Amino acid sequence: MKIGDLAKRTGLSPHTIRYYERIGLLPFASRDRSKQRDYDASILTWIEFLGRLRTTGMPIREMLRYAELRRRGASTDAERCKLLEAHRAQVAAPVAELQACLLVLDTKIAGYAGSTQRMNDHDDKPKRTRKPLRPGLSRAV
Amino acid sequence: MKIGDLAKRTGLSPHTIRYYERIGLLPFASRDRSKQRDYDASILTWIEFLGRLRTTGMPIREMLRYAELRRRGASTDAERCKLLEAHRAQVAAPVAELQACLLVLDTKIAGYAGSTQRMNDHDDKPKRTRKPLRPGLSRAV
DNA sequence: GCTTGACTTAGAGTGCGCTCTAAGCTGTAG
DNA sequence: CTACAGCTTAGAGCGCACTCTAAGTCAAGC
Repeated sequence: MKIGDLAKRTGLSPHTIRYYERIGLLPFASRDRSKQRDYDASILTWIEFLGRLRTTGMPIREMLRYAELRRRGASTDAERCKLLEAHRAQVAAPVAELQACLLVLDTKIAGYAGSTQRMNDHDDKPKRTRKPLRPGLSRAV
Repeated sequence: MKIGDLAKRTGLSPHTIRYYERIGLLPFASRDRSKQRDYDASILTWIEFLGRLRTTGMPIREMLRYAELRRRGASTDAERCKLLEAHRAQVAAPVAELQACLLVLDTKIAGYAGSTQRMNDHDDKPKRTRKPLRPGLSRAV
């Protein structure tokens, strides 16, 4: 697989893929006879995992640390585990905070909707019903 | 209230407060005889609200838009409401995604914890327990 | 042979949200 | 009077994570 194909599959740009390789986040890819990167499908799993770390806001230098532990093999399992646990904790807190902010936002929106509705009472547009919200998210935090 | 006091109360730095005023996120503060900013406690409410917008990742230019509508008075209520509703939607999605990522992270951690424990228990090298993993993995990245 | 287009590299540039600097002024304490 | 903290301004600088540029190579298709 060439870099362009990989880019399409992962949603990263070729630029970004090369950048990740440069900084060591992706392993040095084997090159074909014309020096172009040639990827094995197995890289997809790793990139996907990196994507999750990124989505959860892990800074690149920490991903690098994880990547290096991974290169060093199974003996680093415990440390990698610790790293992920720490990261998990660092994600959970903001998530909880965001949820709290969403509630405040909802209150504010309800306030605006209320006064707007009073203003427009007779041209009754079915205002977006701001649902009770929060189905099953007690899980997180 | 002087800028330093306000800084302490809000957790922003004086630099940041001045920066916010400069770009129009905070109203131009009245100055005392020696040209120093003198704040009224009412500013706290606004800053607190800005903090929530920031926490939820609203870019500054959108806060500016909101701030300007607010300056223009009650006639902009409907528009402000729309803005907040749009923002709410833009926050809710990432939150859901983060929660999904947390679940994946938990699975991964459980895997590491499991193999580490096996290592410690029987010292039988679990090599790479390349777990089945990948549940739904929806177009991430 | 020539064109095309995707690739190669090192390194510069971008956008965001601050964060700090420099140079100077003011009010109060000792 | 002097020292000092804390304020003023415009503008430069920073860290992050890309994102793009320039100049060049290569293989395939016409």
